[in-house]
Amino acid sequence: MLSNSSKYALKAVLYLGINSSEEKKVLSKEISDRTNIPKAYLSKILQPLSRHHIVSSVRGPGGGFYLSKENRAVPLIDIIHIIDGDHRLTSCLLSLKECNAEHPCPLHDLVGDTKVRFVKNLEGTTVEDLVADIEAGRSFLPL
Amino acid sequence: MLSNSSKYALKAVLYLGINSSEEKKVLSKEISDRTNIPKAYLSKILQPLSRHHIVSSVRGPGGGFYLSKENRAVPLIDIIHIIDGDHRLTSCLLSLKECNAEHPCPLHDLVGDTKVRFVKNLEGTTVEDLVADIEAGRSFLPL
DNA sequence: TCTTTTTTATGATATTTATCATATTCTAGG
DNA sequence: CCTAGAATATGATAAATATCATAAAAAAGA
Ligand code: FES
Ligand code: FES
Repeated sequence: MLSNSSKYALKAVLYLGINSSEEKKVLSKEISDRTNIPKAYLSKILQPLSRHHIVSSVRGPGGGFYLSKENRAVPLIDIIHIIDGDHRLTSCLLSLKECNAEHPCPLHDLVGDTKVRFVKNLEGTTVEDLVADIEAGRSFLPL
Repeated sequence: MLSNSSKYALKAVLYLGINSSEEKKVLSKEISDRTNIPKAYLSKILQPLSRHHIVSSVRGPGGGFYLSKENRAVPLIDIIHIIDGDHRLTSCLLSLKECNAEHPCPLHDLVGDTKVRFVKNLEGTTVEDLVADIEAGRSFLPL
């Protein structure tokens, strides 16, 4: 459903959501240490996120990664699209060219509605929504 | 969500559900040709299915694969468990040790209920149920 | 301007998954 | 029994993912 890389991306972004701010930047090494994401792999994931303005970064001393106001308003689906592309989530479980209700594969009805709803949720939920959940103790970021 | 191997397994079993019977056995080559599953890969997938009595087989001239009455009553989840093991489907999206509502990860509520329902559906649906759907034109097996 | 700190970029290795190829065993029929 | 047709078992290769390592670029401070 989600690639390992997407999981890491989401974890890293959420970690930044909780622990960073414009004033308090965070080193990739800290993210790596705290989330158990391999350091170099994490770097490779943060790059496209940075390029696409999902996270903010400055280099040099005192630099690091952080989430700006705008970053926090990004819908989760954007993160997944950047890392996994936009086909993985919506593709047919049995690899029909297209997943739609007019020409459904045998599994479509077993999952269809639920998959669509998940995608909708990813579109309608932002990073700050999840950060709020975590900070309110409604959910827990795996560390 | 489902591995490629599971997709192939389901496709192959459904193909047999439609095209085989105790009297009309089907060669693995035919399955491979019709479903575009690579021949040797398919063989490797059919073996554990045969061992676990998901499909029936006889070797030698006139032999092949087919689905018995009992095979048709197998719930879909069994096929997936044999191929993917029983963790892949139920594991946490963000790789918490366990996915449960008491200690949910930030994504849990975006998908949780729906994932549980999908698994329930896989447990409650048998091969013959899906075959009936296909034969009634309610769904389509990718060929 | 030099050094240090950090991200960014690129390439190499390892692991997993998918695919291919070949040898072995079983079974029916002559 | 002998042969041929089939599944079964095992091992080898290829491709995709995940991981590691290193070099380059930018920014800050002395
Ligand atoms: S058509 Fe296969 S999951 Fe929708
Ligand atoms: S706890 Fe992560 S999906 Fe349920």
